[in-house]
Amino acid sequence: MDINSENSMEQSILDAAEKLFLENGFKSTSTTQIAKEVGCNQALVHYYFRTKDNLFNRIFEKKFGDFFQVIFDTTLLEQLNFTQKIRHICESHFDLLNENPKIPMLILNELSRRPDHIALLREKLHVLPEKLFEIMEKDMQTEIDAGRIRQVNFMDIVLTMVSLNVSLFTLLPMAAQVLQIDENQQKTLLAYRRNENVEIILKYLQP
Amino acid sequence: MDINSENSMEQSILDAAEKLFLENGFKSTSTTQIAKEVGCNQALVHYYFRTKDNLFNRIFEKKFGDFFQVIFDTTLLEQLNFTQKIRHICESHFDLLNENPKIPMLILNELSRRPDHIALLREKLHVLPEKLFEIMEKDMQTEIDAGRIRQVNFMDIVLTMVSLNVSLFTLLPMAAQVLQIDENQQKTLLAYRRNENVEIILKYLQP
DNA sequence: AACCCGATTAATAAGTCTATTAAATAATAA
DNA sequence: TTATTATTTAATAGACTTATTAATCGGGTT
Repeated sequence: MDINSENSMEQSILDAAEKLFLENGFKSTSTTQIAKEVGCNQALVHYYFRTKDNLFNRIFEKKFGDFFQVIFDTTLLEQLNFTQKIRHICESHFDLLNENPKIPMLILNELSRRPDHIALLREKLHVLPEKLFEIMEKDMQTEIDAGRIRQVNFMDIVLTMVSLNVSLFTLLPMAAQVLQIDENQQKTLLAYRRNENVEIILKYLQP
Repeated sequence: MDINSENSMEQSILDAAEKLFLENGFKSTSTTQIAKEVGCNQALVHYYFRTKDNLFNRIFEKKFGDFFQVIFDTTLLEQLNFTQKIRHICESHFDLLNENPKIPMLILNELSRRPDHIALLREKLHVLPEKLFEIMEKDMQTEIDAGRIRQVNFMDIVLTMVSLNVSLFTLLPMAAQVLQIDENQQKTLLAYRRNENVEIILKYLQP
């Protein structure tokens, strides 16, 4: 049944660890908990990954890499006009977060508390976004010259977009609990804001 | 020298604990660390506050209360016109965060990981913002009727404002490290974004 | 069968953490 | 002064953590 049954336990541990790390963070997750979640002996976690740090880094780097890979993917971008490009980038970013709603908090926490991970991020961010920035900055200059948008840096758009999108998945769950908003209302609100965030950025760009 | 020297040790512990909790969060801060920071015996932390939870809650509730008190203060608001009101609310919010840049992460973390604190937040948020919402929603209706702004909920503005401002203090330190932006550049960028965030909201409101 | 070897477990060392207790010290009152 | 009370410390119990070690299990090979 399993193509690689040798890997199944290793993968189970990775899955359980990912779940728990995302839920409770690095410090609050113990290898004992992970083992219990998997249903195996605690020593097995160390047998496969030696240390808790190794296990965490393995997951973190994977998630992290996939995450930025998707964000900075430009393959579908070329054929769109400027407004469509903005919409596509912003909505792709939203959708990615929607599929990984707990990633931002993990990244924010572990990156602020464990500066050694910064190197990893710097590495990713030095190579990946170059293409995207190149395309967008060229495009924006054309729009600016034609008087169709204001004089703004693409970096400002990125910051605005990330702020608006990420906050939806960090602040909203909290707000929902406080204001007693149920699951369905939350989904409706998210769908509404997915579009609204694009509008905010487009309005912001108007001359 | 001290008016209440009896309190000075208690206060020292509170100060050290606040610093460490803000820096490292609840779980990653030990009473032993707090004592070391103060320069006293570890048992003393428990003598004054009995449990680490008590100590944390004391700090959390205080910080928390002050925080929302300031945000929802409406005393200076009455005499301003609509645009000025928006600007005042947004810039006050920014300034408050600027003085307490680590509060958002603490609140986000502890609130998402310890749902018992939600009750506290709900309590605060049920009483405090009523006045503000009352003023603003009335004002906005006037503006909408006069065709000066679009049909938007004040809640949308609040969400946008909080997203933009909070993210500056959560995402930017990370981004600064990655992009090797120094202190001065960061300050410049913050000052720039303080105003830009207001502009984003005002543009968003344009019909 | 005996053997091998990777996977798994039980046991445990060594360390940290919270919280308590009893003893020591400082401050105050009689 | 002495008695009383408050503050501070040293010591430690008990729970939990990470990581290691040696023993066991089970399937495949010879």
